[in-house]
Amino acid sequence: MKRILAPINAETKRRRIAEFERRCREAGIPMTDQRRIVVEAVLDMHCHPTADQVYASSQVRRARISRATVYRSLESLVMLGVITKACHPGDVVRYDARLEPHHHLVCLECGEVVDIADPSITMTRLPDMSVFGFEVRDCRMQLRGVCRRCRRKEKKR
Amino acid sequence: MKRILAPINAETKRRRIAEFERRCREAGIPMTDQRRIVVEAVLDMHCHPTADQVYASSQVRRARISRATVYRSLESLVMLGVITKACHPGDVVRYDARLEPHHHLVCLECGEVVDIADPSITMTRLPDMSVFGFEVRDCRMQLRGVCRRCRRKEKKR
DNA sequence: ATACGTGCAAAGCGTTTGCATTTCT
DNA sequence: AGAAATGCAAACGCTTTGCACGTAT
Repeated sequence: MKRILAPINAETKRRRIAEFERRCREAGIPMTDQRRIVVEAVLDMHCHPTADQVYASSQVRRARISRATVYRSLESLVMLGVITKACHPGDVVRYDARLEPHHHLVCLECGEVVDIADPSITMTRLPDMSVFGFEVRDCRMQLRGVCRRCRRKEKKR
Repeated sequence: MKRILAPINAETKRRRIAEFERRCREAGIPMTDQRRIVVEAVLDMHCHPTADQVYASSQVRRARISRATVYRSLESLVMLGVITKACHPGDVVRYDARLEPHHHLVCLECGEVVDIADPSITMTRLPDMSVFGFEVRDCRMQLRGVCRRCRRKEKKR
């Protein structure tokens, strides 16, 4: 059952925010309005937003936060392990709020990345890379190719 | 048999350069000294060089080429399908000269990416994603975690 | 009270681009 | 000869940083 992953639902969102608050307390990092704005925004946006997209989304909500703080907050979220940096082919940093195992369809033309679930390519156990002194924390399949929209464009030419 | 992939050997390099020249001819793109400099440099550098690293390497060889041309040549190599853009977590574009199937160990601390071969996680057939209108061209496993060097640093703290 | 976070604007850095000149086919 | 690539320098866009001020613990 391949499927494109739906946005993070309300319940998961609540749980993730609680998790974030817990980690802040553990790390002795103060909970500020701004950090809350950023976590909420990231969890609401599906598919690997850039820092600027997170900022734009916070502006739509009329939240009081500056662009610099968005960048700083995102970095602290990564440090706390609440989100990760997504591996993209482009030159802009993108973030991934989805921590559960999933895979990526990467379009080599437009750079778009889509989250998918496909048990047939999901590993039940993380491969052991200790031979290389490497500790594996997660494992994603990157399926690179051309998306529907870009294939249409190619045909027109 | 997991193993870290060795640099591209002399024979493969010759073959890849010939391939590049053929594709240039087909596409009606002139073969210039500069483009030759860039292909050679990329094939000699293992592990996902940035445009600037390619430029630096060309300077070491005392080749006559400007930084802008390195950027432009790399893009044309990607367009011709001679190399691909690597999917990295960072904010700098990195290129991948290795076209044969392989996988990546990505360090979430330092961003380093290592090419590995591991038949146990190599798929003999590309998964079918046509349900999504997506045409898969290649498929890589991304094993994300912490490398030996960064684990040492963490322990010290 | 103090350490840390924030906002603003400026700096930094990788990358792209306009234009005159050179080089390839 | 004509089209395309190159080099240079300036422009551009994303990200980081220094500093004065505000806020959480």
